[in-house]
Amino acid sequence: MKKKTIPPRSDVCTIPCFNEDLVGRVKSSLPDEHDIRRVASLHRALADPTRLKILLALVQGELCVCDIAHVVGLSISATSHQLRQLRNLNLVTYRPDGRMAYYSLVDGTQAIAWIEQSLAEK
Amino acid sequence: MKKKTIPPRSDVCTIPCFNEDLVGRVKSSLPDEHDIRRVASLHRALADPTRLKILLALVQGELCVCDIAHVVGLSISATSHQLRQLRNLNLVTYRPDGRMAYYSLVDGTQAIAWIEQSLAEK
DNA sequence: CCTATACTTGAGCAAACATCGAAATGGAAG
DNA sequence: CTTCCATTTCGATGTTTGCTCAAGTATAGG
Repeated sequence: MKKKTIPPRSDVCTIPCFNEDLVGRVKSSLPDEHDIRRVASLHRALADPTRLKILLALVQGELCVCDIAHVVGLSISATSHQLRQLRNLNLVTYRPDGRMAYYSLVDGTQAIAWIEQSLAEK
Repeated sequence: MKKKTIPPRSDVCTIPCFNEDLVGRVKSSLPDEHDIRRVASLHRALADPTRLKILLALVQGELCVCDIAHVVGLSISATSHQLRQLRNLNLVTYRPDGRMAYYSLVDGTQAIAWIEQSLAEK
């Protein structure tokens, strides 16, 4: 994607209110790009109603894929896709048992706390 | 959007591992759709590197739009669009002063805490 | 009044993304 | 072997995003 940096030139006269010192200081206070992206993808997992429901369902205890599918109202395949995303971000784990797979929350994950705080707000 | 509910029928014999009682209990433990969506959109705001940078920049104190634009490396217009999203979710406010607009974090917002917790993880 | 500045807004669009189904695959159980 | 639950790959589809451009608002200062 194009990442045009401001207008053509970033001189003071084209961009009057630019406070060079301040901008420099603030800029260098930011974490590096890679970490920021990590945070972004973690929160993107929580930006979807289906995944939120899955996480909230698992608060009640472990569930097999099929039951999760019924809870969220999706097909097994679609549910499995969503579960994979949550697995990749280390939000859930699963325990294979025979032909079934039981999913549960990774303990220590802060995601649930965030969700519950958001729900509590106003 | 199509929201096909499982296969055609949701009988026990088509979906063998379906534990009706459990699913029912878990399902009714979920918050209602509207609240879940609210949580989702709140987290969607944190799912983008640019917006994260803006929020982290404002931790240092209020900034005018132009300076924020320089910090994140975008045009004034693009920056303003992002700021609007953050405003709509009540994550930032602004204080008009003359022709300038100074943005700052809404206090009491938990977003910053979440971001910093995510950054600290692993 | 007029012009410049600082920012906001709406429209439009290309590109990125996400979701889901079909079908192939894995591995356990009978 | 076959059946069953689940995963994965592939791919079509549809949605969302994040941007730019151009126009609009509001304030400051000739």
